[in-house]
Amino acid sequence: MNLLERNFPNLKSLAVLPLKFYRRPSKEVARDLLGKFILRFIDGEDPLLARIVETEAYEGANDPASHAYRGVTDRTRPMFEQGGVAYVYFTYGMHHCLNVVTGEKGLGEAVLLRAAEPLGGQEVMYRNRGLSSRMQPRLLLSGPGKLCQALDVGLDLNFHKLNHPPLQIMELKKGAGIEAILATPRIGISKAKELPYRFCLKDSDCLSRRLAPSAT
DNA sequence: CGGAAGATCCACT
DNA sequence: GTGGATCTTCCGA
Repeated sequence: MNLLERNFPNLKSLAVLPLKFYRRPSKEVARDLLGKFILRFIDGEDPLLARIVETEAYEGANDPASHAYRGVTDRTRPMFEQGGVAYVYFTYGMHHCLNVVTGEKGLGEAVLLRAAEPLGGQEVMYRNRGLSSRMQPRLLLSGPGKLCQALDVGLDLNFHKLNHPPLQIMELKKGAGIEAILATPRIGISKAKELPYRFCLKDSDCLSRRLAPSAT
């Protein structure tokens, strides 16, 4: 029995999300990705599994906060693919961020995966993050840069279709209860700050930032 | 071709 | 809460 099976015995009850799931507006996909599962395969390691707890929607030409706002460039080309592929970018000179492209080809919409809860392969995540395994598991994936570091997501996964290895997003075969979802403003941007395009699982303690106390 | 900003994270006060 | 690390991207001149 490997780490994954020990920590998440229900793996067999997971099914790959069909690409059709992503071919909708980013705001809908961002909300619906909460509670879904990231499954990451790395050669020679146990599979990594995490549950998505925080996302942000970015639109195309109409969203000044979106990388796609200025149109197609070398960096943003993946965003303009048909929904269902990964858009990975490098930022602040040291971090990667993982997005899921949504909508139809040419729109430039995507959803940023901001935080997740580790469910399997934590040993590998601790190692990738350079953290002692005595540290809190919540430190592993609670931010878009941390998530990529822990899951070893880099530019090699740019354009990767998310319905097959080595990186795929899964759902429960038989819909289990989903926790309360909260919409709040996006983080770390200066434009269109007021739009509630960030979605969180309300009761998660693995978010990149605490929710306001008023959000009860 | 220069410069500023950036969908971040960490250490420090 | 603030500032530094670090470097790519994009815009304006």
